Amino acid sequence: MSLEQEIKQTRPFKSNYEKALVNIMFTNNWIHFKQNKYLKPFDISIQQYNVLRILNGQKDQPITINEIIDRMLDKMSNASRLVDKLYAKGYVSREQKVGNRRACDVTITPKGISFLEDVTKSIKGIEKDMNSLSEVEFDELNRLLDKIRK
Amino acid sequence: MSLEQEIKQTRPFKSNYEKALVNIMFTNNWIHFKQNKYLKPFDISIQQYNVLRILNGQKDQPITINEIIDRMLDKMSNASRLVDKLYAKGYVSREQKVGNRRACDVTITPKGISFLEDVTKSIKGIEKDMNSLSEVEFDELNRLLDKIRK
DNA sequence: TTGTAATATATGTAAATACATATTTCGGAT
DNA sequence: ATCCGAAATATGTATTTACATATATTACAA
Repeated sequence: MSLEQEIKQTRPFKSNYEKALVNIMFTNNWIHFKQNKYLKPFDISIQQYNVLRILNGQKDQPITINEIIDRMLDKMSNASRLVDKLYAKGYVSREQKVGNRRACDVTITPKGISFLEDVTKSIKGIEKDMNSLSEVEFDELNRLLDKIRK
Repeated sequence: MSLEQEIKQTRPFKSNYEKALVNIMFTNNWIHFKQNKYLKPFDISIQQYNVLRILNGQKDQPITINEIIDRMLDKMSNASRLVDKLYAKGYVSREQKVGNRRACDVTITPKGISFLEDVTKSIKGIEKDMNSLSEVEFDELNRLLDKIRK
């Protein structure tokens, strides 16, 4: 369905620029809603899921809170409290970094890895809801989004 | 800058699909951050701003809470409390609908209209930060985003 | 060494979000 | 008329977000 129909907008957008702005936000909410739906049974928030994925990408290589923030999509979030939550669930370990008592080393635990595998398996469902673009189109979409941020 | 660099991702994405998912979310956060920056001086949240724009689009035609939800980007939000906030600031009026005492008519006030004009003038600044795509490219981006949601 | 700024993280908090649930009113069916 | 389910909005509340600020540690200059 076209964006205009989805948000019941009667008059057309002033420009493609303006529509694109709204379109990105609307599509993001659309994705967010789906992700939430798939994550809900696992009792984990999207932000926590993303942090866990970052840690998983590091394999057994520890990473500091600051490095997590660097890699996060939403830089504003409170990484240390997100790590708290994951720690409470036993999905990550956290210990003082040797040689720098300010920083701390965060690593995903085996429990975290296996949990993430389960979630990832389930969340593949989104892919089925989003298979309308060809590989070439996805590529073009990525090019445009990269370019929009200059 | 490429997405991979922005989020310091060392290994490449598994697919263009997966990158697109992350790219939409990242770009949305990027826009969100900018919008917040421009809205901050006006002491209004993005959601409130969007509701005000919906009401403005109606001109003097009143609209119910349910119709606002229909037109919102984020359907999950609490439209009635957003309207509360705008009402408290004097930007909207709200009265019981004639013929249906459940529903209520919400309209933007002259104060709301003039406030929105000020905000819109300021928020044009984002446009300057986002002028890297041509009209044709914005059009193509819109086509792809519309299509991704089937 | 001592003071000062920078770094890394943690904490406090007001507001917003995501839901669940309640309240009021309306539209039929019986 | 009255009962019942649906509709429209309001309210409750746990969690998350967006910041500001605090704490602790380090680096470095004088």
